[in-house]
Amino acid sequence: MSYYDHTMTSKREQKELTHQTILESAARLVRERGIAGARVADVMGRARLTVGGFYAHFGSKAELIDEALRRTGAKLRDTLFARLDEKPAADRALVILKRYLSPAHRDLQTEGCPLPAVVGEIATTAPEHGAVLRGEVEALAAGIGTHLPAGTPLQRRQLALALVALMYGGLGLARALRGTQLSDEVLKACRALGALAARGDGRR
Amino acid sequence: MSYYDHTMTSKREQKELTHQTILESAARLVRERGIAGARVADVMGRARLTVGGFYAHFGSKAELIDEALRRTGAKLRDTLFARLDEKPAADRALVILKRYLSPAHRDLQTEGCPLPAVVGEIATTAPEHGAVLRGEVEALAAGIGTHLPAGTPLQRRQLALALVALMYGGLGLARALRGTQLSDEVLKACRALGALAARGDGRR
DNA sequence: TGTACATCAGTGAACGCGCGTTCACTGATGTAC
DNA sequence: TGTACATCAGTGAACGCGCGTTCACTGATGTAC
Repeated sequence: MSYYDHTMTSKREQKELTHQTILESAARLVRERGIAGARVADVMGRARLTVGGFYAHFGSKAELIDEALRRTGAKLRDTLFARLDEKPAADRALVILKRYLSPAHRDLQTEGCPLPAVVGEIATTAPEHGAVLRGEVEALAAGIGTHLPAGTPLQRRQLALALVALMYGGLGLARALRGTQLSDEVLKACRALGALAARGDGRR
Repeated sequence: MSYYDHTMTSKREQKELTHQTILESAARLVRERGIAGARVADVMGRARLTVGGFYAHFGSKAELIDEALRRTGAKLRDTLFARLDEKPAADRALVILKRYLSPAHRDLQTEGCPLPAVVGEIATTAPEHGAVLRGEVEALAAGIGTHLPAGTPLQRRQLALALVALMYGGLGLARALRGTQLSDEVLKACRALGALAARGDGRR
């Protein structure tokens, strides 16, 4: 034990660092190409490592994907809910909508929401990730619920869940339609619908 | 030519029949398992044929998928917009929402909307299907737009596009979360949000 | 401090398997006379 | 109508390739004395 204290980066510190690098690499690749598209060899390659070493860090690809999804979800929520206290309470939900349903979020795929790249696959090829998805949806909805203004036309949790679906659906379509005018239209339309429901004081 | 008139099913009639059978099989499998999950051998197997014969009917798997998606989209619209003239004009959009965002539609996956199974993959693995997706989204939005009541809070096309995203998003999440209570909640929440926006006469 | 051994993160090649696609073949249907 | 040949939808096996996973190895780091 005492040995580790005065080495700069010990062997196990180095391993933990590598572990994080692989995770980060996977998190990017999953968002860019989906679960099936994030090949283990590519993930390792982007982390400047070779395939063989992978199984010293993760038990299986599925394990990696789970960890990567959780990490990505947490990061997304950080970004989405950042600095909301600077905004008036009535606007906060709209700010979240605008951040999520923005062309920038659509285009910067390596950094954004993993749901569009992943939800379809979970339903079919990888049902074992279902629990992670449930957790992420709940966490996202809970976060949004917190920032919903009072006097909204739907109940808090219900509206939050519907907004998650609208956001996910809008971003997913917009990404699949990238490069077309329709893509921008979809984003804008979803923002408008979301705003309609997320504005405080019942009718405005 | 004259020969074909008095044979019950001529060779080429038979081939056309088989072609349709394969398409139908693919249409089901794609909705159930997505594009990658709809293996050529499985598609043929479900049509009671062997793999080898496939390429006498389609130039490639991508071609099959395109055709299957278009067919499925048209069928969905038929179902979604059926017998709407029996309903009062103000209710028609709500009926569409209810049909699409129903537990039955979520569960009967071989017969329903192909978007949830397919959109994520189009963005990543198979960008060549983008044009088909655009066509299907436009057709669906146009159909919904037709049935929107007057005096809706958003412009017709804009609301229709947002509803498509909400429907797709809600159904996609609900399918991925199948078997959980959250799945039903998402469907219900989306119906509520949709109803809020699709109700006629501005505010009610 | 120096030396001899142990550990283990990362390498690179191989293994199996599944998939899309190709291809030589066959037997029923169609054509020609 | 009957017979001999041609066509071609469908078969079944093979081909290549890409992927997740395994494994013998290596060399730098850590440990013991």
